[in-house]
Amino acid sequence: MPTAIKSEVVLDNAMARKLLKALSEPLRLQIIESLLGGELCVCDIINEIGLAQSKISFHLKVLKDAGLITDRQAGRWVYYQLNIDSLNSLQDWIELLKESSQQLSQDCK
Amino acid sequence: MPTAIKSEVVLDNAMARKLLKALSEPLRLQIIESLLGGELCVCDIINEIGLAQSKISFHLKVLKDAGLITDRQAGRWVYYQLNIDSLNSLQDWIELLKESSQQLSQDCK
DNA sequence: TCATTGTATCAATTTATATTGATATATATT
DNA sequence: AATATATATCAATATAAATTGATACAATGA
Repeated sequence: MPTAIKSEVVLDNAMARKLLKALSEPLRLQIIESLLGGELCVCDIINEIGLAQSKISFHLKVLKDAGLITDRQAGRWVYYQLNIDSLNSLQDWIELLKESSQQLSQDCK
Repeated sequence: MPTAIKSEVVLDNAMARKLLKALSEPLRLQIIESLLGGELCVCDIINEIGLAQSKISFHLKVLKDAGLITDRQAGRWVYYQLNIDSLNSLQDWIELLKESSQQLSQDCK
């Protein structure tokens, strides 16, 4: 069986920070959670969350810029989808932090 | 061999967001990185990073409130240390997000 | 007890981020 | 072509967070 190609990517600190910040805002996390069940168009998200369209649109842009979601247009609708790989990358970035902590602590012995 | 007791904790979204936000700020991440090698007193951190004391102190407080670091006083020095468990908790929180995404996607089939 | 040092805190200011309401754009429908 | 709908963007404002410089406090040492 061939190894699956992972689109996952090693994050630099700047990109990791962008992800962390994007996730740290309440409404944006709510949007992420609304996308857990699969892709939704903006109008679905608006209905689910019940807030102003421009507000949702603003935060969708932040999430997209951070790589947490992707979009695809279909007619006049734009569908957004959670990008799981971004979460994997973030986990890996945290793992590296942890590892370098252990590594550096050992070096000092 | 007895199972080690993990002080690690399941994060709720509010706590996770606090952690994410704390990590997302450049200077705070720099402080975290300076602590990777082991505990440091505030004056060490100030020397390493080279910025105003009140600034460092402010950000240390944010990091501590988020649970990312712990402190201990010794004489007139306060030593800060990275709390690895907080990073484990954050990884687990992300893992749960990912899992609920897969779960919910399956439910829709 | 007085002076010094390390750290925390505070008020004022600056900077960054989010919200609001309005308008623009693109697609679809009639 | 005119209208309606979904979404994005923009300018103005509001809110939140960070920086600065000053001061307070607690521990040490003279």
